[in-house]
Amino acid sequence: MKIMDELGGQFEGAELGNELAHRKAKVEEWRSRGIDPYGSKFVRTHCAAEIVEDFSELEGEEVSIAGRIMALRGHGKASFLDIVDASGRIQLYAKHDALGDELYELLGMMDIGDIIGVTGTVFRTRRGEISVAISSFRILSKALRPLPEKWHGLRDVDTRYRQRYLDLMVNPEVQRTFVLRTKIISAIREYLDSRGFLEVETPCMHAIAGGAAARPFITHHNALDMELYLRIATELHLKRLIVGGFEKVYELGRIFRNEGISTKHNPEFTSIEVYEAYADYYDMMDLTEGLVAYVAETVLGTTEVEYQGDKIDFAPPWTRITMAEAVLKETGVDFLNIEQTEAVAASRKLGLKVSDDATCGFCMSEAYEEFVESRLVQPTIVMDYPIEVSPLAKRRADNPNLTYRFEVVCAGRELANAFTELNDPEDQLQRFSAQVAQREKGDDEAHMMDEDFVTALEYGMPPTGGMGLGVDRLVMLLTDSPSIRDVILFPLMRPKE
RNA sequence: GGGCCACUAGCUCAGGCGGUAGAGCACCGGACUUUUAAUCCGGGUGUCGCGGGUUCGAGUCCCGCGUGGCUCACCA
Repeated sequence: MKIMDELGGQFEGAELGNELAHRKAKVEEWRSRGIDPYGSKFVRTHCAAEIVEDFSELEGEEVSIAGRIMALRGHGKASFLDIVDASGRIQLYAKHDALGDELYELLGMMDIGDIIGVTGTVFRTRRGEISVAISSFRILSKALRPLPEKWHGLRDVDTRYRQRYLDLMVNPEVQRTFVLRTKIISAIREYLDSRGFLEVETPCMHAIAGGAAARPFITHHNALDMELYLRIATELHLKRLIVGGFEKVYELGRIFRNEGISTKHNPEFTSIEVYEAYADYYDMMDLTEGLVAYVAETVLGTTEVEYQGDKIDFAPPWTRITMAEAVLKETGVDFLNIEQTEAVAASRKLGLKVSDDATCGFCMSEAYEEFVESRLVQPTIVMDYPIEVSPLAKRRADNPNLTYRFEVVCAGRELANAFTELNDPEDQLQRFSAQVAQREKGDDEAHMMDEDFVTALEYGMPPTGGMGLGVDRLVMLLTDSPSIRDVILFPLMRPKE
């Protein structure tokens, strides 16, 4: 532009033909005119969306707005600018007559990406677009780097995750997803708070990582000179609180698992765990159905969503089926009513790799994961998990090999996990011992012994129902996001180079 | 960790059998006082992910590495 022509000889960078250098030269030009291109506070009277929504009242009125320039259309002695704030986009109309020589010339130094504050009058253009005819403006921040392309946006997945600010800037649906995420989390709190649940915070750093079958991250505390684990679940601390007398608690927070990364797994993720004294897993079924349906209704206005082409309806009641029934249906094998050797043979016939001493319950669980889970699209409550894979759940009174445990499966994946909590300290000690034995056999995801937790149970924990739900996965379902990385603002990435 | 695929301009992408690197947007210069993917005239701005090799010559073929994606394995 004209300005740059005048600057041509003054700034080495301008001769490089490099956009970054050009823009840096403009920073110097602003400063040489006594203007800080990284301006100070700007008082806004309106946001972009308000001007559009309240146009009938605002037409002809003076407003002050601010935002990032996303498009520039110069027409000689007049220019159009599109600016974007958190509420949306609005067009600015800048006329030489209205701004005068000096301001209009300064406007010519603005680039796409710069942040600007303007004052002007609301009007509608000939073509019908609600706009602001500006009478003055201030540069609030200079963008040194060019924005990704306006039409195709930013597609490169690597860049989108690494430089999420760019993704948010140019891909509007990404902002929408993360706003929804926040609303979902608020709705979860609303639902539980309004039912008398107390939100608590338990430690992220554990001396013993328990409450789930997962490999933990290990860290070190210098002053105490001790190894610590980042928590893999909030379960054992929350149940200690039930022992302590809180009757309804929940914790919504970050969990860390040192495991593989996939479209459904991020090393750190958000879970909600809820515990209710004097309740059982049937209460947790009702609670989970109610919670998820409430959240969907609150943030989307409906319990029906489309997820990756599948129509899913979260309206209760959800299908309830025992794992044994579900497995029988899919595989024709009744794992509850056969001998251990038959179970192993049947599993192998199905193509599962199980060891000779695998129990009926373990075989059933394997068959479930292989043949049932991925096929369940509608939210489904799968009940009565085998005891071998449920070290913290209460044993069924009518079948000591099964527990009062269920998982909610939806879109082929686990969404929630719940049970009537095991509150018999002796049984708990035996379960931990069995886990430790597994661990010694090389299963580094088996539980560690948590003696203090057993001690807590020895003081007496009321019968309790507990439930844990993967918040990221719920957000994925409600925002139709194919990857967990699409619902985590800054997913873990390997550093570049 | 295995398999497959991708990596070329700021962004989105094209580059047949190895022969001086291309488009659109963005950007730079010029024109234009209600445009809106503004338009018109002029300009290509590049470590072809990185490092080797083959070749007279490599974006292209071969080997290794890096990052990412999909998938399998793993993963209540």
